[in-house]
Amino acid sequence: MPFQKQKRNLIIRSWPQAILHLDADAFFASCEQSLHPEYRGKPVITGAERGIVSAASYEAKALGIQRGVPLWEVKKICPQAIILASDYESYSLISKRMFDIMRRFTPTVEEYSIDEGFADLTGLRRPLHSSYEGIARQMKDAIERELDITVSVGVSLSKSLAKLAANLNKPSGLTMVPGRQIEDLLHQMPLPEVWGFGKATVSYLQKFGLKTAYDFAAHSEQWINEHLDKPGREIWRELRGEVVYQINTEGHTDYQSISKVKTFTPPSADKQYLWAQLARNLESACIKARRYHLAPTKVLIYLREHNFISHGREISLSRASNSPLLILPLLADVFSKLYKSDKLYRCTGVVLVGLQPDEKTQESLFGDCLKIDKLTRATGAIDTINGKFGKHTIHQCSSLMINKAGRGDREKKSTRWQQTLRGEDYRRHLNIPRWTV
DNA sequence: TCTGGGGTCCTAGGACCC
DNA sequence: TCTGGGGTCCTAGGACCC
Repeated sequence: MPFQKQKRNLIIRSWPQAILHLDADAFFASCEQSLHPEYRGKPVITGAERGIVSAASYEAKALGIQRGVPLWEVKKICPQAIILASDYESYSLISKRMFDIMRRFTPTVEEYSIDEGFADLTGLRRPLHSSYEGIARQMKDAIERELDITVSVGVSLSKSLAKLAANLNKPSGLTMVPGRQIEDLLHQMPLPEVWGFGKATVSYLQKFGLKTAYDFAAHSEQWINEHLDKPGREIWRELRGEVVYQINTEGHTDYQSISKVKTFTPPSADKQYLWAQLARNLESACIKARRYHLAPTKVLIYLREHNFISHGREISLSRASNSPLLILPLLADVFSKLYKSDKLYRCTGVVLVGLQPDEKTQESLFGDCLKIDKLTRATGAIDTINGKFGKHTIHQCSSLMINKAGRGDREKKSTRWQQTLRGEDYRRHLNIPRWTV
Protein backbone atom coordinates (compact mmCIF):
# COMPACT_ATOMS: atom_id res chain seq x y z
CA MET A 1 0.00 0.00 0.00
CA PRO A 2 1.51 3.26 -1.00
CA PHE A 3 0.35 5.00 2.07
CA GLN A 4 2.07 2.91 4.69
CA LYS A 5 5.13 4.92 3.89
CA GLN A 6 3.18 8.14 3.83
CA LYS A 7 1.17 7.42 6.89
CA ARG A 8 3.71 8.88 9.24
CA ASN A 9 3.26 12.26 7.57
CA LEU A 10 -0.38 12.29 8.52
CA ILE A 11 0.39 12.15 12.21
CA ILE A 12 0.90 15.71 13.22
CA ARG A 13 1.57 17.47 16.48
CA SER A 14 -1.78 18.21 18.08
CA TRP A 15 -2.18 21.93 17.52
CA PRO A 16 0.50 23.53 15.35
CA GLN A 17 -2.34 25.89 14.51
CA ALA A 18 -6.01 25.96 15.38
CA ILE A 19 -8.47 27.02 12.70
CA LEU A 20 -12.13 27.29 13.54
CA HIS A 21 -15.00 26.93 11.13
CA LEU A 22 -18.45 28.06 12.11
CA ASP A 23 -21.55 27.25 10.13
CA ALA A 24 -25.00 28.49 11.06
CA ASP A 25 -27.55 25.69 10.87
CA ALA A 26 -30.35 26.17 8.31
CA PHE A 27 -29.50 29.83 8.56
CA PHE A 28 -32.36 31.55 6.72
CA ALA A 29 -34.99 29.38 8.34
CA SER A 30 -33.38 29.82 11.76
CA CYS A 31 -33.35 33.58 11.34
CA GLU A 32 -37.06 33.51 10.63
CA GLN A 33 -37.66 31.46 13.74
CA SER A 34 -35.49 33.81 15.72
CA LEU A 35 -37.32 36.89 14.44
CA HIS A 36 -40.79 35.33 14.68
CA PRO A 37 -41.18 33.24 17.82
CA GLU A 38 -44.49 31.92 16.51
CA TYR A 39 -42.56 29.92 13.89
CA ARG A 40 -40.48 28.06 16.46
CA GLY A 41 -40.86 24.32 16.45
CA LYS A 42 -42.60 24.48 13.09
CA PRO A 43 -41.46 23.50 9.59
CA VAL A 44 -40.28 26.78 8.08
CA ILE A 45 -39.07 27.14 4.52
CA THR A 46 -37.60 30.13 2.73
CA GLY A 47 -37.32 30.58 -1.01
CA ALA A 48 -40.87 31.58 -1.97
CA GLU A 49 -39.38 34.13 -4.37
CA ARG A 50 -37.50 31.38 -6.22
CA GLY A 51 -39.99 28.60 -6.30
CA ILE A 52 -37.53 26.19 -4.69
CA VAL A 53 -36.37 25.62 -1.12
CA SER A 54 -33.50 27.92 -0.14
CA ALA A 55 -33.43 26.82 3.46
CA ALA A 56 -35.51 24.44 5.52
CA SER A 57 -35.74 24.43 9.31
CA TYR A 58 -34.82 21.21 11.05
CA GLU A 59 -38.49 20.56 11.65
CA ALA A 60 -39.01 20.72 7.89
CA LYS A 61 -35.97 18.56 7.21
CA ALA A 62 -37.36 15.95 9.56
CA LEU A 63 -40.38 15.75 7.25
CA GLY A 64 -38.12 15.03 4.29
CA ILE A 65 -37.75 18.49 2.83
CA GLN A 66 -34.35 19.36 1.41
CA ARG A 67 -32.69 22.31 -0.24
CA GLY A 68 -33.58 22.78 -3.87
CA VAL A 69 -36.91 20.96 -3.77
CA PRO A 70 -39.66 22.74 -5.76
CA LEU A 71 -42.26 24.38 -3.59
CA TRP A 72 -45.22 22.64 -5.20
CA GLU A 73 -43.68 19.42 -3.96
CA VAL A 74 -43.21 20.86 -0.49
CA LYS A 75 -46.89 21.70 -0.37
CA LYS A 76 -47.70 18.14 -1.28
CA ILE A 77 -45.37 16.51 1.25
CA CYS A 78 -46.04 18.95 3.98
CA PRO A 79 -49.09 21.19 3.58
CA GLN A 80 -48.57 22.74 7.01
CA ALA A 81 -45.14 24.11 6.05
CA ILE A 82 -44.66 27.83 6.49
CA ILE A 83 -43.25 29.10 3.20
CA LEU A 84 -41.60 32.50 3.25
CA ALA A 85 -39.80 34.77 0.83
CA SER A 86 -36.16 35.24 1.77
CA ASP A 87 -35.54 38.44 3.68
CA TYR A 88 -31.86 39.08 2.99
CA GLU A 89 -31.77 42.40 4.77
CA SER A 90 -32.74 40.87 8.08
CA TYR A 91 -30.49 37.84 7.61
CA SER A 92 -27.57 40.14 6.86
CA LEU A 93 -28.09 41.98 10.12
CA ILE A 94 -28.08 38.74 12.10
CA SER A 95 -25.05 37.60 10.12
CA LYS A 96 -23.20 40.77 10.99
CA ARG A 97 -23.92 40.28 14.67
CA MET A 98 -22.67 36.72 14.42
CA PHE A 99 -19.31 37.84 13.04
CA ASP A 100 -19.08 40.61 15.62
CA ILE A 101 -19.41 38.00 18.34
CA MET A 102 -16.66 35.92 16.72
CA ARG A 103 -14.40 38.98 16.69
CA ARG A 104 -14.71 39.33 20.44
CA PHE A 105 -12.36 36.35 20.64
CA THR A 106 -9.96 37.08 17.80
CA PRO A 107 -9.54 39.74 15.14
CA THR A 108 -8.61 37.06 12.61
CA VAL A 109 -12.11 36.31 11.37
CA GLU A 110 -13.12 35.64 7.81
CA GLU A 111 -16.70 36.26 6.74
CA TYR A 112 -16.79 33.51 4.19
CA SER A 113 -20.49 33.82 3.35
CA ILE A 114 -23.62 35.08 5.00
CA ASP A 115 -23.80 31.99 7.22
CA GLU A 116 -20.23 30.67 7.42
CA GLY A 117 -17.02 31.98 8.86
CA PHE A 118 -13.48 31.03 9.82
CA ALA A 119 -11.36 32.20 12.73
CA ASP A 120 -7.74 31.62 13.64
CA LEU A 121 -7.45 30.65 17.29
CA THR A 122 -3.73 29.88 17.19
CA GLY A 123 -1.94 31.22 20.23
CA LEU A 124 -5.06 32.33 22.08
CA ARG A 125 -5.02 29.74 24.82
CA ARG A 126 -2.86 31.74 27.18
CA PRO A 127 -4.40 35.20 26.69
CA LEU A 128 -7.94 33.82 26.90
CA HIS A 129 -7.10 31.41 29.75
CA SER A 130 -8.81 28.55 28.03
CA SER A 131 -8.23 25.52 25.86
CA TYR A 132 -9.09 25.75 22.18
CA GLU A 133 -12.16 23.74 22.91
CA GLY A 134 -13.11 26.13 25.68
CA ILE A 135 -12.73 29.14 23.39
CA ALA A 136 -14.79 27.50 20.65
CA ARG A 137 -17.44 26.57 23.18
CA GLN A 138 -17.70 30.12 24.52
CA MET A 139 -17.98 31.54 21.02
CA LYS A 140 -20.66 29.07 20.06
CA ASP A 141 -22.64 29.60 23.27
CA ALA A 142 -22.51 33.37 22.93
CA ILE A 143 -23.89 33.24 19.39
CA GLU A 144 -26.62 30.78 20.24
CA ARG A 145 -27.64 32.65 23.36
CA GLU A 146 -27.59 36.15 21.90
CA LEU A 147 -28.99 35.47 18.45
CA ASP A 148 -31.27 32.57 19.18
CA ILE A 149 -29.98 30.46 16.31
CA THR A 150 -27.77 27.37 16.42
CA VAL A 151 -24.34 26.96 14.86
CA SER A 152 -22.06 24.02 14.19
CA VAL A 153 -18.39 24.48 14.93
CA GLY A 154 -15.30 22.55 13.93
CA VAL A 155 -11.72 23.19 14.99
CA SER A 156 -8.71 21.60 13.32
CA LEU A 157 -5.41 22.43 11.63
CA SER A 158 -6.59 23.91 8.34
CA LYS A 159 -9.70 25.41 6.84
CA SER A 160 -10.54 22.25 4.92
CA LEU A 161 -10.20 20.09 8.02
CA ALA A 162 -12.16 22.53 10.19
CA LYS A 163 -14.97 22.49 7.67
CA LEU A 164 -15.09 18.71 7.64
CA ALA A 165 -15.04 18.71 11.43
CA ALA A 166 -17.97 21.13 11.61
CA ASN A 167 -19.94 18.92 9.24
CA LEU A 168 -19.49 15.92 11.47
CA ASN A 169 -22.01 16.97 14.11
CA LYS A 170 -24.99 18.96 12.96
CA PRO A 171 -26.93 20.79 14.15
CA SER A 172 -25.34 22.62 17.04
CA GLY A 173 -22.25 20.43 17.22
CA LEU A 174 -18.75 21.23 18.39
CA THR A 175 -16.03 18.99 16.98
CA MET A 176 -12.36 19.23 17.84
CA VAL A 177 -9.94 17.43 15.53
CA PRO A 178 -6.35 17.80 16.72
CA GLY A 179 -3.51 16.52 14.57
CA ARG A 180 -3.51 13.00 15.88
CA GLN A 181 -7.21 12.55 15.10
CA ILE A 182 -7.08 13.72 11.52
CA GLU A 183 -6.92 10.19 10.18
CA ASP A 184 -10.07 9.17 12.01
CA LEU A 185 -11.88 12.19 10.65
CA LEU A 186 -10.79 11.51 7.08
CA HIS A 187 -11.82 7.87 7.28
CA GLN A 188 -15.36 8.96 8.08
CA MET A 189 -15.62 11.41 5.22
CA PRO A 190 -16.76 10.29 1.77
CA LEU A 191 -15.12 12.22 -1.07
CA PRO A 192 -18.11 14.45 -1.90
CA GLU A 193 -17.92 15.94 1.59
CA VAL A 194 -14.52 17.42 0.89
CA TRP A 195 -14.61 21.17 0.35
CA GLY A 196 -13.65 21.82 -3.27
CA PHE A 197 -14.51 18.39 -4.65
CA GLY A 198 -17.53 18.62 -6.88
CA LYS A 199 -19.17 16.05 -9.09
CA ALA A 200 -16.48 16.07 -11.74
CA THR A 201 -13.56 15.54 -9.38
CA VAL A 202 -15.34 12.92 -7.31
CA SER A 203 -16.20 10.81 -10.31
CA TYR A 204 -12.65 11.18 -11.59
CA LEU A 205 -11.16 10.04 -8.29
CA GLN A 206 -13.59 7.16 -8.02
CA LYS A 207 -12.16 5.74 -11.22
CA PHE A 208 -8.99 5.11 -9.24
CA GLY A 209 -10.92 3.35 -6.51
CA LEU A 210 -10.85 6.19 -3.98
CA LYS A 211 -13.82 6.38 -1.67
CA THR A 212 -13.00 8.44 1.39
CA ALA A 213 -11.09 11.61 2.12
CA TYR A 214 -8.53 9.36 3.72
CA ASP A 215 -7.94 7.41 0.50
CA PHE A 216 -7.16 10.71 -1.14
CA ALA A 217 -4.98 12.20 1.59
CA ALA A 218 -2.99 8.98 1.92
CA HIS A 219 -1.84 8.98 -1.69
CA SER A 220 1.75 10.01 -2.34
CA GLU A 221 2.59 13.54 -3.36
CA GLN A 222 3.93 12.20 -6.61
CA TRP A 223 0.66 10.50 -7.44
CA ILE A 224 -1.25 13.66 -6.61
CA ASN A 225 0.99 15.78 -8.81
CA GLU A 226 0.59 13.40 -11.68
CA HIS A 227 -3.17 13.10 -11.47
CA LEU A 228 -4.50 16.43 -10.20
CA ASP A 229 -4.19 20.10 -11.01
CA LYS A 230 -3.67 23.01 -8.68
CA PRO A 231 -6.88 22.94 -6.63
CA GLY A 232 -6.61 19.20 -6.06
CA ARG A 233 -3.01 19.49 -4.89
CA GLU A 234 -3.91 22.26 -2.50
CA ILE A 235 -6.76 20.27 -1.02
CA TRP A 236 -4.41 17.33 -0.53
CA ARG A 237 -2.05 19.48 1.53
CA GLU A 238 -4.90 21.01 3.52
CA LEU A 239 -6.27 17.59 4.40
CA ARG A 240 -2.85 16.65 5.71
CA GLY A 241 -2.95 19.53 8.15
CA GLU A 242 -0.97 22.10 6.22
CA VAL A 243 -2.33 25.63 5.97
CA VAL A 244 -2.71 26.50 2.31
CA TYR A 245 -5.81 28.65 2.46
CA GLN A 246 -5.22 31.70 4.60
CA ILE A 247 -7.89 33.41 6.66
CA ASN A 248 -9.03 36.42 4.71
CA THR A 249 -10.09 39.17 7.09
CA GLU A 250 -10.54 41.78 4.39
CA GLY A 251 -14.26 41.31 3.97
CA HIS A 252 -16.09 41.59 0.72
CA THR A 253 -15.90 45.23 -0.16
CA ASP A 254 -14.52 44.79 -3.56
CA TYR A 255 -15.67 42.66 -6.48
CA GLN A 256 -13.84 40.81 -9.23
CA SER A 257 -17.01 40.72 -11.23
CA ILE A 258 -20.65 41.69 -11.02
CA SER A 259 -23.18 39.56 -12.80
CA LYS A 260 -26.90 39.55 -13.43
CA VAL A 261 -28.90 36.72 -14.91
CA LYS A 262 -32.57 36.11 -15.01
CA THR A 263 -34.30 33.00 -16.15
CA PHE A 264 -37.57 33.48 -17.98
CA THR A 265 -40.34 31.00 -18.47
CA PRO A 266 -41.20 29.83 -20.96
CA PRO A 267 -37.93 29.78 -22.89
CA SER A 268 -37.90 32.05 -25.88
CA ALA A 269 -36.45 32.31 -29.36
CA ASP A 270 -37.69 35.87 -29.82
CA LYS A 271 -34.67 38.00 -30.65
CA GLN A 272 -36.18 41.26 -29.52
CA TYR A 273 -37.34 39.79 -26.27
CA LEU A 274 -33.89 38.34 -25.58
CA TRP A 275 -32.28 41.68 -26.34
CA ALA A 276 -34.67 43.35 -23.91
CA GLN A 277 -33.74 40.83 -21.24
CA LEU A 278 -30.08 41.47 -21.85
CA ALA A 279 -30.61 45.21 -21.61
CA ARG A 280 -32.34 44.69 -18.29
CA ASN A 281 -29.47 42.50 -17.04
CA LEU A 282 -27.04 45.21 -18.02
CA GLU A 283 -29.02 47.90 -16.24
CA SER A 284 -29.18 45.87 -13.04
CA ALA A 285 -25.50 45.04 -13.13
CA CYS A 286 -24.60 48.69 -13.72
CA ILE A 287 -26.78 49.78 -10.82
CA LYS A 288 -24.82 47.49 -8.55
CA ALA A 289 -21.51 48.63 -10.02
CA ARG A 290 -22.43 52.24 -9.35
CA ARG A 291 -23.42 51.42 -5.81
CA TYR A 292 -19.90 50.14 -5.22
CA HIS A 293 -18.33 52.92 -7.28
CA LEU A 294 -16.94 50.45 -9.76
CA ALA A 295 -16.84 50.50 -13.53
CA PRO A 296 -16.03 47.56 -15.81
CA THR A 297 -13.49 47.63 -18.61
CA LYS A 298 -14.97 44.48 -20.09
CA VAL A 299 -18.48 43.15 -20.39
CA LEU A 300 -19.35 39.52 -20.92
CA ILE A 301 -22.74 38.62 -22.31
CA TYR A 302 -24.14 35.16 -22.75
CA LEU A 303 -27.23 33.33 -23.88
CA ARG A 304 -28.18 30.09 -22.21
CA GLU A 305 -30.13 27.62 -24.24
CA HIS A 306 -33.06 25.62 -23.01
CA ASN A 307 -30.77 22.61 -22.48
CA PHE A 308 -28.40 24.67 -20.32
CA ILE A 309 -25.70 25.02 -22.94
CA SER A 310 -24.53 28.60 -22.98
CA HIS A 311 -22.50 30.70 -25.33
CA GLY A 312 -20.94 33.98 -24.42
CA ARG A 313 -18.59 36.62 -25.64
CA GLU A 314 -16.51 39.26 -23.93
CA ILE A 315 -16.54 42.84 -25.15
CA SER A 316 -13.70 45.19 -24.23
CA LEU A 317 -14.63 48.79 -23.60
CA SER A 318 -12.26 51.49 -24.77
CA ARG A 319 -12.62 52.97 -21.32
CA ALA A 320 -14.26 51.87 -18.09
CA SER A 321 -17.91 52.76 -17.84
CA ASN A 322 -20.86 51.84 -15.67
CA SER A 323 -23.44 53.54 -17.83
CA PRO A 324 -25.76 51.15 -19.64
CA LEU A 325 -26.58 53.91 -22.12
CA LEU A 326 -22.97 53.88 -23.20
CA ILE A 327 -22.39 50.15 -23.07
CA LEU A 328 -25.56 48.74 -24.57
CA PRO A 329 -24.94 49.83 -28.17
CA LEU A 330 -21.58 48.08 -28.06
CA LEU A 331 -23.22 44.76 -27.31
CA ALA A 332 -25.58 44.67 -30.26
CA ASP A 333 -23.19 43.17 -32.80
CA VAL A 334 -21.94 40.45 -30.52
CA PHE A 335 -25.47 39.64 -29.45
CA SER A 336 -26.51 39.18 -33.07
CA LYS A 337 -23.65 36.79 -33.61
CA LEU A 338 -24.47 34.74 -30.54
CA TYR A 339 -28.16 34.55 -31.27
CA LYS A 340 -29.38 31.61 -33.33
CA SER A 341 -32.97 31.85 -34.45
CA ASP A 342 -33.49 28.09 -34.26
CA LYS A 343 -32.59 27.86 -30.58
CA LEU A 344 -34.78 28.30 -27.53
CA TYR A 345 -33.17 30.27 -24.73
CA ARG A 346 -33.94 30.08 -21.02
CA CYS A 347 -31.96 33.09 -19.85
CA THR A 348 -29.54 35.83 -20.75
CA GLY A 349 -26.73 37.07 -18.59
CA VAL A 350 -24.33 39.94 -18.21
CA VAL A 351 -21.05 39.93 -16.29
CA LEU A 352 -19.08 43.09 -15.66
CA VAL A 353 -15.37 42.34 -15.35
CA GLY A 354 -12.11 44.23 -15.15
CA LEU A 355 -13.70 46.44 -12.50
CA GLN A 356 -11.95 49.60 -11.43
CA PRO A 357 -12.88 52.51 -9.18
CA ASP A 358 -15.23 54.68 -11.17
CA GLU A 359 -13.69 58.08 -10.37
CA LYS A 360 -11.27 57.33 -13.13
CA THR A 361 -13.97 57.15 -15.74
CA GLN A 362 -15.18 60.66 -15.05
CA GLU A 363 -12.00 62.50 -15.84
CA SER A 364 -11.43 60.85 -19.14
CA LEU A 365 -8.72 62.34 -21.32
CA PHE A 366 -10.23 61.02 -24.50
CA GLY A 367 -12.72 63.39 -26.18
CA ASP A 368 -16.42 63.18 -25.43
CA CYS A 369 -15.89 64.77 -22.05
CA LEU A 370 -19.12 66.66 -22.24
CA LYS A 371 -21.09 63.66 -23.34
CA ILE A 372 -19.63 61.52 -20.57
CA ASP A 373 -20.39 64.18 -18.03
CA LYS A 374 -23.98 64.43 -19.17
CA LEU A 375 -24.37 60.69 -19.13
CA THR A 376 -22.90 60.49 -15.67
CA ARG A 377 -25.31 63.08 -14.39
CA ALA A 378 -28.25 61.51 -16.15
CA THR A 379 -27.39 58.12 -14.71
CA GLY A 380 -27.02 59.61 -11.25
CA ALA A 381 -30.45 61.17 -11.51
CA ILE A 382 -31.92 57.87 -12.61
CA ASP A 383 -30.39 56.14 -9.60
CA THR A 384 -31.95 58.74 -7.34
CA ILE A 385 -35.39 58.29 -8.83
CA ASN A 386 -35.15 54.54 -8.84
CA GLY A 387 -33.94 54.60 -5.28
CA LYS A 388 -37.07 56.49 -4.33
CA PHE A 389 -39.66 54.76 -6.41
CA GLY A 390 -38.29 51.30 -7.15
CA LYS A 391 -35.65 49.66 -9.27
CA HIS A 392 -36.26 50.00 -12.99
CA THR A 393 -38.87 52.71 -12.50
CA ILE A 394 -36.87 54.52 -15.11
CA HIS A 395 -35.22 52.20 -17.55
CA GLN A 396 -34.07 52.01 -21.09
CA CYS A 397 -36.48 51.71 -23.96
CA SER A 398 -34.64 48.58 -25.00
CA SER A 399 -35.89 46.72 -21.97
CA LEU A 400 -39.48 47.91 -22.40
CA MET A 401 -40.20 44.81 -24.41
CA ILE A 402 -40.05 42.77 -21.22
CA ASN A 403 -43.23 44.37 -19.96
CA LYS A 404 -44.82 44.74 -23.36
CA ALA A 405 -44.56 41.06 -23.99
CA GLY A 406 -46.60 40.58 -20.85
CA ARG A 407 -44.00 38.39 -19.28
CA GLY A 408 -43.02 40.68 -16.47
CA ASP A 409 -41.04 39.55 -13.47
CA ARG A 410 -42.52 36.61 -11.73
CA GLU A 411 -41.26 37.55 -8.29
CA LYS A 412 -43.87 37.00 -5.69
CA LYS A 413 -44.22 40.12 -3.63
CA SER A 414 -45.00 39.15 -0.12
CA THR A 415 -46.73 41.41 2.31
CA ARG A 416 -44.11 40.29 4.81
CA TRP A 417 -41.70 42.74 3.25
CA GLN A 418 -43.72 45.46 4.83
CA GLN A 419 -43.26 44.05 8.29
CA THR A 420 -39.54 43.46 8.30
CA LEU A 421 -38.04 46.02 5.98
CA ARG A 422 -37.10 49.55 6.78
CA GLY A 423 -38.88 52.31 4.91
CA GLU A 424 -36.62 52.82 1.94
CA ASP A 425 -36.16 49.12 1.27
CA TYR A 426 -39.83 48.54 1.66
CA ARG A 427 -40.65 51.08 -1.05
CA ARG A 428 -38.16 49.49 -3.38
CA HIS A 429 -40.01 46.21 -3.24
CA LEU A 430 -43.49 47.51 -3.84
CA ASN A 431 -45.22 47.31 -7.15
CA ILE A 432 -44.95 50.83 -8.37
CA PRO A 433 -46.15 51.73 -11.85
CA ARG A 434 -43.29 52.01 -14.30
CA TRP A 435 -42.63 54.55 -16.92
CA THR A 436 -39.91 55.17 -19.36
CA VAL A 437 -37.86 58.21 -20.21
C1' DT B 1 -39.46 17.67 -11.79
C1' DC B 2 -35.51 18.84 -15.32
C1' DT B 3 -32.24 22.31 -12.20
C1' DG B 4 -32.41 30.05 -9.06
C1' DG B 5 -28.82 33.61 -8.54
C1' DG B 6 -24.28 35.49 -7.48
C1' DG B 7 -19.72 34.74 -7.06
C1' DT B 8 -14.33 32.86 -7.54
C1' DC B 9 -10.50 30.68 -9.72
C1' DC B 10 -8.28 27.73 -13.22
C1' DT B 11 -6.93 26.15 -17.86
C1' DA B 12 -6.77 24.72 -22.80
C1' DG B 13 -6.16 26.54 -26.83
C1' DG B 14 -6.23 30.33 -30.09
C1' DA B 15 -4.20 34.84 -31.48
C1' DC B 16 -0.34 37.29 -31.93
C1' DC B 17 4.53 38.37 -31.95
C1' DC B 18 9.46 37.49 -32.56
C1' DT C 1 8.58 33.02 -49.93
C1' DC C 2 7.91 29.40 -46.78
C1' DT C 3 8.96 27.34 -42.73
C1' DG C 4 9.67 26.19 -37.50
C1' DG C 5 9.66 27.03 -32.71
C1' DG C 6 9.05 29.60 -28.96
C1' DG C 7 6.95 33.02 -25.86
C1' DT C 8 2.92 35.86 -23.97
C1' DC C 9 -1.68 37.36 -23.66
C1' DC C 10 -6.49 36.68 -24.02
C1' DT C 11 -10.82 34.31 -24.04
C1' DA C 12 -14.37 30.83 -23.55
C1' DG C 13 -15.78 27.65 -20.75
C1' DG C 14 -15.48 24.46 -16.83
C1' DA C 15 -15.58 23.42 -11.95
C1' DC C 16 -16.75 24.73 -7.71
C1' DC C 17 -18.73 27.38 -3.80
C1' DC C 18 -22.84 29.34 -0.91
